[in-house]
Amino acid sequence: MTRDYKPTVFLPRTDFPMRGGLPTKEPELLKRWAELDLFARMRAESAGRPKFILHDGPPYANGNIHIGHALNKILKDVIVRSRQMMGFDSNYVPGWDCHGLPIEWKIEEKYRAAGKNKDEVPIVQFRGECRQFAEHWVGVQTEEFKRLGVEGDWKRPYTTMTFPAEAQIAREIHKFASNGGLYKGVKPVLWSVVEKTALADAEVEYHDHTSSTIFVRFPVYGAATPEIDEATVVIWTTTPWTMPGNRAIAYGDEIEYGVYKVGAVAEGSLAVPGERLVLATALAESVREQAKIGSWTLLHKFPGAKLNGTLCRHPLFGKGYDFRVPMLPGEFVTTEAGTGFVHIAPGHGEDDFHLGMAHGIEVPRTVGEDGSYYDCVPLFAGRRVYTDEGKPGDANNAVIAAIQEAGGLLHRDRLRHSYPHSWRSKAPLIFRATPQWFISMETNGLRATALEAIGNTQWVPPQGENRIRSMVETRPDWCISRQRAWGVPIALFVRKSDGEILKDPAVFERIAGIFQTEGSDAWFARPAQDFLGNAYDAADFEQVRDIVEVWFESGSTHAFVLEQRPELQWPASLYLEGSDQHRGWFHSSLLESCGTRGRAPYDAVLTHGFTLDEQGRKMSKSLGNVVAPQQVCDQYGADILRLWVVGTDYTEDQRIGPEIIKYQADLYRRLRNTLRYLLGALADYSPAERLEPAAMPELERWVLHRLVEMDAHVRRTVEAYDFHAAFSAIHNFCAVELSSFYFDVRKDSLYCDAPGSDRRRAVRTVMEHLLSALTAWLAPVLCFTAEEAWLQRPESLRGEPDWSAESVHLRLFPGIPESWRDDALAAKWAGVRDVRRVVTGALELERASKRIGSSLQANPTVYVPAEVKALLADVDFADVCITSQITVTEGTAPDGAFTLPDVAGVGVVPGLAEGGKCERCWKILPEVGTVAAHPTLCRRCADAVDGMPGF
RNA sequence: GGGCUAGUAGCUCAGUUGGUUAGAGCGCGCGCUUGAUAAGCGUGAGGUCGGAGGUUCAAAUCCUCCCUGGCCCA
Repeated sequence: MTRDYKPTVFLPRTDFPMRGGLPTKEPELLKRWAELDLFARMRAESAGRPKFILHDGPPYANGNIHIGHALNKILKDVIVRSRQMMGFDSNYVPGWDCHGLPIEWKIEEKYRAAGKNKDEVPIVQFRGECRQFAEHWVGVQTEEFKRLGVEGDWKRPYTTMTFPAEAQIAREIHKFASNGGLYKGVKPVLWSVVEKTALADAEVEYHDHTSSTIFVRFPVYGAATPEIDEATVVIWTTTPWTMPGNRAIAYGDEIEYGVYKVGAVAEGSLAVPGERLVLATALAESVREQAKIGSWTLLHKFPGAKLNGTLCRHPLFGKGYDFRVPMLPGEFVTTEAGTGFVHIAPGHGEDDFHLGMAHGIEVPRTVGEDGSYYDCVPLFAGRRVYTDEGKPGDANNAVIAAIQEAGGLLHRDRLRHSYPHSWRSKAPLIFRATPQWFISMETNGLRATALEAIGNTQWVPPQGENRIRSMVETRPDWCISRQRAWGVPIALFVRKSDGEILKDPAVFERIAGIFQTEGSDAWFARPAQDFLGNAYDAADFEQVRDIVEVWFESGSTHAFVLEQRPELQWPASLYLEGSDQHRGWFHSSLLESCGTRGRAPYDAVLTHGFTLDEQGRKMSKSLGNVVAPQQVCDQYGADILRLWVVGTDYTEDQRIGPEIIKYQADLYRRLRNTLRYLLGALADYSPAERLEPAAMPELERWVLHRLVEMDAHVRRTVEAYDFHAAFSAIHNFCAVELSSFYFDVRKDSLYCDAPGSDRRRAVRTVMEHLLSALTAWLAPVLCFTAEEAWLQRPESLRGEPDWSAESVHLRLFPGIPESWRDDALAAKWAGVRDVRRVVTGALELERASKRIGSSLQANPTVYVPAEVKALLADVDFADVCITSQITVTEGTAPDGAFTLPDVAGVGVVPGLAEGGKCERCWKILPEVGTVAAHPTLCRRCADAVDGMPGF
């Protein structure tokens, strides 16, 4: 009679499903963590350990999160979690940037839609609406970040708009005021004469506009090179009204210039025969034609660099404009239009301003709010650049006439070109010098301090250091003022009598104190006297109404978060953001902290690149290539997105799209199934089964050795933030060493050996270690799946020291004993696997010829050199090759034997296993049939079955 | 236009100070298994290393130029 032995086979059993169903499973786990109050438990668990503080760079609270946010937050989470599991107290407090123009903008839009003007709304009410708006998005983004599995202090995040934050930001400004780093200067901004206000870039539209253009001579006054003696340098401008503000001329170092002696001139030309004009070679001919010069002679040619040091005279010299105008090199000078010389009015242009600042030239203020020249402007006081209606005023013509009268005008014309306009009134704009607040890069040696701090910071990847260093080396003073409503005011008083900042610590204290309890709205809501106290009279002071730019606020997060929360520490262990933040948050935090505390607020800075689509293009709605994190979570699960984060080289730009996500999903399946197989193999496992390594077969000891190596590799790469290396190693380990080798070989033992056999106990002991290590190593990345697997661990283990944690996230990376390392064994087994490859290669040919199907049908003969024979002496090589039988023979393989080019001296001759097929383990062995009680089983299986109660 | 940076198989990445037929995993084709089964195993085919010059006995690796991207400035 035949018996059904299948129930005696120990097939894997587990409730851990093959497919994750992550989109529904993940929210369940989130709920579990919330009920567990996992974050608080983690904090309690790690209390007293050394701290690792990743300080969150605040995202802007004005919309749903996109893939860039997801990358950033997941990367942070992986780092925070892995440091926690490596033995740190790794607290993470998320934050938000809440002030600033984009939000102000949204609220203004709302008013516009309702036909109202922002200026009709009381400022405190307006700010209240901005606050509400930001609060709303903080809530939305919190939920979106949590859905990604990001763990942190979500109940107590920081924002830049809490009252204590606003108070501290004010204190930081006061520090710069007190130490003299803060000063009032002027800077050109785009200004609307019609609205009498400065405009932000976002408020500017470009339309065609017709401008008066002029070519103007600047007589050389002190030539640095003899070629230009007695010549005039010719500039071209489309804004003649800026000529009173001229203080320099820019040339291009690399541009070639020539000196031209005018010969004949046509009628109506303003050129004078015999005069010498300096022009860029590339533009000379065009100028000659426009100025109606019939002929001229080229006297000299030279590169712009030779002009360095030359002085000219202002064209209205002797008429109130007795300026010596230096010639300066400007990288922005081109030969696309004009003369190759750019007239520099530091109060009327960005380039002009920066060039002037760089050479210590003061910024003249010539034009007032209404677009008219100030009274102090010679010849032109009161003339208008634009009228209240935005029409051209009388300034241009007055200036042109004066220059012509002074003999400076070479030519005038008109030009239609793209020109900035106000998006509200549609009126043309001007660049106008306005009073602004600056933090000096030099006064307190801020630049030097910052550069030193850069050198003392670890930059990951190291290229980041160059990037920020070159910016800090060349940046101008930091303009921190904005003429806006939604932000922290630059809470200062300026004494009317002398224009000095009031630096009374008591007043500063009072301001910060009021902000602390009432928020910075108080600056606009309370009378100035409330802040000044009794020692001063508000009438003697001007209250500064500007707000501070948001980069100063976020640059101060270290002050109101790291320094003020006892669970954190200053400086941060790490700042981590996209590489654009070299100019942004890394930069402003560095300057703020160096200016107030003398060092960077971070020990290390890590940057990641930008996320592009599968073809490496920018994501955009119009291209239709946007990947939304919410959609990936709904379709695949957050763990897939998290796997993507560590699966790419984040230091460069990453790509994402349907194919790449599918690739990550495939990798995920392999990891998940490895966990599943381990859980299934450990069904009903108990600690009593454990075996010491010394009692284990070599194959098991080889796996333990690999665990030691993997442990070292994982710790080293995770420490270096090289998650890609860690994860490709883990994946390879699971796929190549476990699944396709170790698990495959040991299936027979696991399924068929008697439960009490040493071999099977060794297998299961090793699998316990594997499950422990893999769930821990995967937890920082696959935070959901690792937890799901952890919750399925064998019941009997839960009282054991390494297995008692209620959540995988309350664990540490397990300590893998160094004593498991066995390099000699590893070398030996590398050789064993080489020979195995020859065998499997030979079997493949047999299979192709239909002589065998399963490898258990084979009994190959393996010809090996003596040293290999010795290697295999104590190895059960049939098990290793998953054949029923195998013959290993020392000697040269016969002709026709199967060989592999890279495994020298090994040849395999196929053969068929002889005997009957064991009905239980499916091996073909001669012994089958020799056990009377179980005529269809091999001896091992017969013994195993006999040992089972009820069988 | 400037600063920083990238371009190795369909995809994600390795490739040590230049040195044998450029590697891995995944995917793909074929086969096996049907006791990890919407899984597992084996095996095979894929690359003129962005392009063009140059240095060298030897270049994916060094130099120059170009092309195509990205971030930040102008």
